[in-house]
Amino acid sequence: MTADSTSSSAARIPERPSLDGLEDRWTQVWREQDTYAFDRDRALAGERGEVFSIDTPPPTASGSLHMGHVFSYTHTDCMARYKRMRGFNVFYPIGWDDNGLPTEKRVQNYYGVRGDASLHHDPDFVPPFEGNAKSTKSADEKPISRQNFIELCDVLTVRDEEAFESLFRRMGFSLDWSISYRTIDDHSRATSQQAFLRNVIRGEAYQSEAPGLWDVTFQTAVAQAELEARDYPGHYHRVAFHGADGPIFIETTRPELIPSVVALIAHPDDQRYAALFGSTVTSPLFGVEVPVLAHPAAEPDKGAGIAMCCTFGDLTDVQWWRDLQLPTRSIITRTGRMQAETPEWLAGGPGAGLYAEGVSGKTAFSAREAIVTALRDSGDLDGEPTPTQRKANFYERGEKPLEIVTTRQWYIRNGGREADLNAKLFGMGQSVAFHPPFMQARYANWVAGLSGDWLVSRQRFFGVPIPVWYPVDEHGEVDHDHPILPAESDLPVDPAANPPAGYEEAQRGIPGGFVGDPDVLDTWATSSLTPQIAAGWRGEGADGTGESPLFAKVFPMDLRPQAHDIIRTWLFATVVRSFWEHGTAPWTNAAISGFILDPDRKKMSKSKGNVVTPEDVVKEHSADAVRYWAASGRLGTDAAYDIGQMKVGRRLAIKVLNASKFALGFGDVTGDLAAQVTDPLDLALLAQLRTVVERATAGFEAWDYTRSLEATETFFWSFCDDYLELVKDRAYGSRGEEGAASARATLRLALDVVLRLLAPMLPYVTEEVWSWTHEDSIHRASWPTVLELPAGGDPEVLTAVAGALAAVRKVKSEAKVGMRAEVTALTLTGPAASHDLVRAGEADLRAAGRITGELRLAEGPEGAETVGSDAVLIPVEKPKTP
RNA sequence: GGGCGAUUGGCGCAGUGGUAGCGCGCUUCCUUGACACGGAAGAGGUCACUGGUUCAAACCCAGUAUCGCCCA
Repeated sequence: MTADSTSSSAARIPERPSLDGLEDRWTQVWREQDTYAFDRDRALAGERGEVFSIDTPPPTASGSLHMGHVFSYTHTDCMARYKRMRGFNVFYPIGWDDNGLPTEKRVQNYYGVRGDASLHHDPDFVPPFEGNAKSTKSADEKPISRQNFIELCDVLTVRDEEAFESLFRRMGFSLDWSISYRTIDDHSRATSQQAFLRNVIRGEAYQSEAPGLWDVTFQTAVAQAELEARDYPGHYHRVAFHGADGPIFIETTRPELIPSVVALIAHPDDQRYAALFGSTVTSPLFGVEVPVLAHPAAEPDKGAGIAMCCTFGDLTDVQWWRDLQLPTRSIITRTGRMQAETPEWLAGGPGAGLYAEGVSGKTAFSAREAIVTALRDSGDLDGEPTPTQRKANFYERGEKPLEIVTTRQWYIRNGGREADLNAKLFGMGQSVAFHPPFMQARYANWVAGLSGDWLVSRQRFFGVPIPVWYPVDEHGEVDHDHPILPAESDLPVDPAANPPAGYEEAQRGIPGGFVGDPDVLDTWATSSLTPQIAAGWRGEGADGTGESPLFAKVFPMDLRPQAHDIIRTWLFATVVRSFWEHGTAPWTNAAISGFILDPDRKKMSKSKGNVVTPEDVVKEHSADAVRYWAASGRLGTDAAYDIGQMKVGRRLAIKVLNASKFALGFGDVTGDLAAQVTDPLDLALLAQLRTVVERATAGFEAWDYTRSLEATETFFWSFCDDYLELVKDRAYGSRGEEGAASARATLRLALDVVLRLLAPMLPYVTEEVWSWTHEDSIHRASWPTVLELPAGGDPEVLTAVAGALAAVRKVKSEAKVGMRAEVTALTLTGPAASHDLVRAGEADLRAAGRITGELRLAEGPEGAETVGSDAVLIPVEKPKTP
């Protein structure tokens, strides 16, 4: 027990305890004493079950700090602290997700530059701006080489990470800062490349030349998981195709794609078009002959019910093209403009001239104008275009609708095209315990709705290079079918900068030589490996090869904490990689936090201007207070940003200081504390506390820290308002040494337990108070158990006496006299069963209620609360104001 | 259109079959030897709606409405 570690304390209790300065002081102590360090040696020597490992989300350091970070990281930290106190060796790393487009955009805006792969490295380069670039237009950005660009990314991300670290430390997150990584550092790049290479070698990753989603602004391919459907205004154009028996009208929002039409398609059950299936029609203006076909994806009640299939206008076109084996007639290029040369299927036709003059090289918008004008002139446009809102696919960070372009890309199989694999990955998700459980449906729905494999190539700069070269044959043609792979011991590699083994750099791009894959991996392709990166799957030696012995002690991890919006991306991708590499789910638990909404229940976002800065919030309310607010939000539930709740937390923290000062302020209490507790009221308090310990523990075990906090908090307030008031007089020694000793020992015991119950949520104030009587950190103390507290007390004694005290207070309140008013006579009417209980604590009741005269107990109905009557009160005279 | 979740006093929330709870706010009162960044008392709700099951429904079932998120 703690009695032995309790030392002389009176001198250490401050005269006026305060929250001010606690964060600076304890943050420093925790850092100096490595309070939250993972014990690597113990882990290596012990069993896997002694470790609790957490797959901490690596924040995007280039993104802004927001209350969502504070919210969800607090949830995780509460669990981490609980597990640590339960004796687990907590593996709680921190990483930074600093590769990828968010960083590129921030660097562009901050320095006023733009990456240009065609430029060479400038060793003396100085960026034109330092966070003060006035324009974010690409025309005003200075083009710089890929390498210069990456250097700027490195500089700025490190700076951004410092801001995050400062906040995270101040929030008291018990991360082990010595286990850290950046998703762009050598170890992460090597791990990412190694996992990818193994995917390639085992056939889990492959290249394919296929139609895929393409963002024309960022000039990069985009994966299904990064899509966002948005309303996009357009016009329906009713256009005639020419059949043997007259015109067939279709309605389209994209008439500029008529040159790339390959079929007309209607639903197989649609009687209007049944007779046409199998026949052909010719396209307006261009006179291309295309078949009329049936496919269930056609929507009979949309537009004319028959659609033109172009290669490619949207994902349905891709589906038709694939299912019906249609030809490819693509005209949209990667820049979003129409291809310059007149396509061969139009050459010599009636529309060749129109294409050359009105379409070639034009944007989709200009081409549409030209074609609509031509349709109007030829009489193929029926009526005028009618406005409509349609759903268009956007890259989640993009501003223009995605186009579909055929390119060569790398994919990782994820069950989007194979039923067997899909079922296995579904099962992987089932093997993870989601908190709350209904979040599992998000995973299941996503896996069930996959429509293709995971596209991992990105045509960007700041990312992990795809570690692959290709031979160039004697004719100068790139041989994509025989990629050249590096050895794992050579990772990380940059194929754009270094030649593969056996080649000279001079052979780059020449016949008989090689080319490097120009692309980088999707940022999720690296962040999907956070368990492997943090735990040293690739090893930690000089060449990094050979699994770290630690890996088996922390993987699969115990916990993946994250928000629900990225179940489809981060969570699922991590499951895919773990499945391929290890054949298992990467964790046993996934704790899903909700979002932070502003007080009007709107999602906080920059564009709405309702974002608050966490640093300011923490400064104003204190870390414990902000943590209290966060810990009041349950897993999976969106929470309102609520200053009121922080104020409640702050009050609780202050109350802990003041009540502790009082409870510990009766001089030294030594010896076997439990043996000194003899008073029935004291035993009753500790009996109640036993129940609280059980409930608080059960809360954490059920991943419901909120319930745990609530149980402890409720107890603590009644401890202050009722128990402390009742025993005050006795603890001062007014009724003998034994009674005083019993009260003092009880105060110590109760406080010692309550502080530990609160420690996961309020680390600062509990550590502060703990330090008044202990040498070690409370955060390394053991979680309390009922065995620490004496058994045998009747909790009803305190309930009954506190009820009687409330009745006394009510009498005084209704008489509008102060609580110090003396009671010279009183009748308390309550259940007969409570009378003995009240008598057991009568002396304390009389002291707290200042009852000096006769106290009668009368019988009231069973279950009714105790009420006072016939009171004779002597108010305290108010001091005269001078 | 499909899936998931929510709907309880002014606000934020708890409550998975047995007499409606907590916190904030509000009203009134009290500066009592830890705390006025405090304390005491009080007012305030037919638990979104409609049916059903049950001796008994905030809770279980069916449907409706509104809101939010995810996916088409």
